[in-house]
Amino acid sequence: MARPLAEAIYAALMGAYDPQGWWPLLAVRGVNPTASGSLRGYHPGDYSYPRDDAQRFEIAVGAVLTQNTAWTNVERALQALQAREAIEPAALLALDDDTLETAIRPSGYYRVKARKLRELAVFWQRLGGRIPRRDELLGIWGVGPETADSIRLYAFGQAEMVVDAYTRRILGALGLLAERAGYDQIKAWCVAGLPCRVEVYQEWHALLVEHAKRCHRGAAGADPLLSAVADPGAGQRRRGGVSGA
DNA sequence: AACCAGGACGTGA
DNA sequence: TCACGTCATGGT
Repeated sequence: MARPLAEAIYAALMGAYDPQGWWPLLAVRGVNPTASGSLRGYHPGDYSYPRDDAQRFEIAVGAVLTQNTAWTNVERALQALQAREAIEPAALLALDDDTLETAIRPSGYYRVKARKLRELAVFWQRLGGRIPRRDELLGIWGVGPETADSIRLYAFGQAEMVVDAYTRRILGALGLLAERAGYDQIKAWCVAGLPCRVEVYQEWHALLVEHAKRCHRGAAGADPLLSAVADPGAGQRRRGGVSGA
């Protein structure tokens, strides 16, 4: 039985970029502000985060704020919220609309996202410290498939595959996805080809994002790193042709 | 100066 | 179901 393609892609990405240490946390940035790997709150190789409910909620808030938005913009919003000690459900709900919107303005869509954060905070209060099911998260106004899966995977350490625009772009460019493939289909493809381990799911998603940022900006050119992996014959053919068994 | 960022919702067909 | 418009700031 052949090794799943996703596993080969994972190995290539890991070999090229090393562990990414997602999800970034403000506390990690504060604890380890100068270490190169943790410079922005990332904690590569350390899977002991999040360590409390405050960090879990911070991840959920970040997951909402980063919807269709660059993470650098989200960081400003998170810092503004932290300055008001509002990365906590009750405190966030205690902010008036204008204060909340002003704090998260750098992350864009600030009116919609302000409402989304309130919905999230109310949900969190009713959750009572339990691990939310996926369908419960999807029931929150403002939480769709990717955000729900991100919260499950990174905030609660559940083996929930996250699919994002980068995943679709990279796998699509390699010709591995059906043209009409939806979120759940892409998710199923990834799940089928990777070991069901939280660390693997976290790194898979983070590595794809890193790879896309480096190699898939703008017009999709050839993927020098992954094309040989996705088409195993390509490398050998270029090298002069070795017939595989 | 367009174009894009670690999407989701509301609407009409 | 599904395509399309909307939401908005900041970096390239």
